[in-house]
Amino acid sequence: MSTSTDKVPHGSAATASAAAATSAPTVSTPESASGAGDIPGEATDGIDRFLSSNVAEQIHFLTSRARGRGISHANHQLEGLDLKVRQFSVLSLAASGQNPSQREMGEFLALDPSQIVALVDNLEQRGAVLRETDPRDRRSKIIVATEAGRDLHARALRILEDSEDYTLSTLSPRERKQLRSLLLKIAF
Amino acid sequence: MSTSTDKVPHGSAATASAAAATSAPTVSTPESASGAGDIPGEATDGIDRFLSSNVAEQIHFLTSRARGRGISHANHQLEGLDLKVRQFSVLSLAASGQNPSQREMGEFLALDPSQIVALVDNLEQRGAVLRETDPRDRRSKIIVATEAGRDLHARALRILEDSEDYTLSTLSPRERKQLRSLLLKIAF
DNA sequence: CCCATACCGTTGAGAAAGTCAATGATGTAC
DNA sequence: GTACATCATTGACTTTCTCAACGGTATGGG
Repeated sequence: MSTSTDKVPHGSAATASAAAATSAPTVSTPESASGAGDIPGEATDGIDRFLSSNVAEQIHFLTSRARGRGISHANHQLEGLDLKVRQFSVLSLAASGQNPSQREMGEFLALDPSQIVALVDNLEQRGAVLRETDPRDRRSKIIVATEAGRDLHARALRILEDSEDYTLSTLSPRERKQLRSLLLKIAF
Repeated sequence: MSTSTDKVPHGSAATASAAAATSAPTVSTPESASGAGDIPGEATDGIDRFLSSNVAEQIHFLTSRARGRGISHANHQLEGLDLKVRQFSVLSLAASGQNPSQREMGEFLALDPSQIVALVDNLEQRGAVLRETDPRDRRSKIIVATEAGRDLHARALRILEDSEDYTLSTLSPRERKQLRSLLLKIAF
């Protein structure tokens, strides 16, 4: 259902985590080279066989792939609102009631200040947020969501909750909580 | 130690996972607005206060931030080898002994075929991999690592293991295993 | 055998995202 | 008041992403 444009074919739970303790210092030499015509009828096509590769153990690979899949789906679902998760994150901070400055947004979202400028520009032009000069420091701008902005945020949030539910569909509620907790620990 | 160019300041374990069950359908309205001059000596600057925001619950935000931090550090550590995690992932598949085609690489790494071309071009030019036409399908090219390529891969792998150890330093061995397992489940 | 169709790698172009340096306005410390 | 730091902004540049097209190759049906 939905869009499903992604390339990932089936689901494949992937056993993983088994054998191969922590490190395999010596690179495995290609044992029998080709390994081609050996088993005739065997379908050797699945990409799951690369799960035994070193890269599949890499946290970078895992986070990248998980992120790519999730964001791709989420952005697709948000198309109706003409919004992207990137803009949502800024809007969400603006609607948080925490009165964030652009600098703080950039630091929290790990985005360059110049990127924040562009994102706030966009949201400001569509009337979702306002730039208010901080009276205590006239250099910084406090970004606050407008009525329309909060409305947009609420609608996007609902969509994103559904999207996350899809992205995390293979995880139990307990696992989802664990994942969030673990990611939070390494994200800061 | 090492480079540490990133923007993230301290460590801040972040308690998280506490309260706020699963969903808060209604968007929280800014209760007392400013909350500024209330407590005089209190430093209200920390960005940790945004952890209560909706965006901090988003799996997209968490994976993006975790990924950004990890990859940034890893790329920095790999500078000595003039390599990036992106290239490493291709090299790793080439050195896996699984004889991957470019199409398979792209599918597994969730990269566009055109990006694989560029990455393989790069690795081929520096003599790390070879393009071998698949005798069973002359359209596809099997990418195999050369001796020098396997050597480069081994060295990069050691560096990346250290980098991961740094990135995951706030997690116990058990938690690291959990995280990998959970990410793997949602990455495919 | 010939043909239509699908697939693989490659190229090219353009959008999106990330990185970095410089600047004007403002704040802070001396 | 002067020197220095900080914030938002702009601009340039690189990297990454996305998409469409094209030649060479495979596959299946007539």
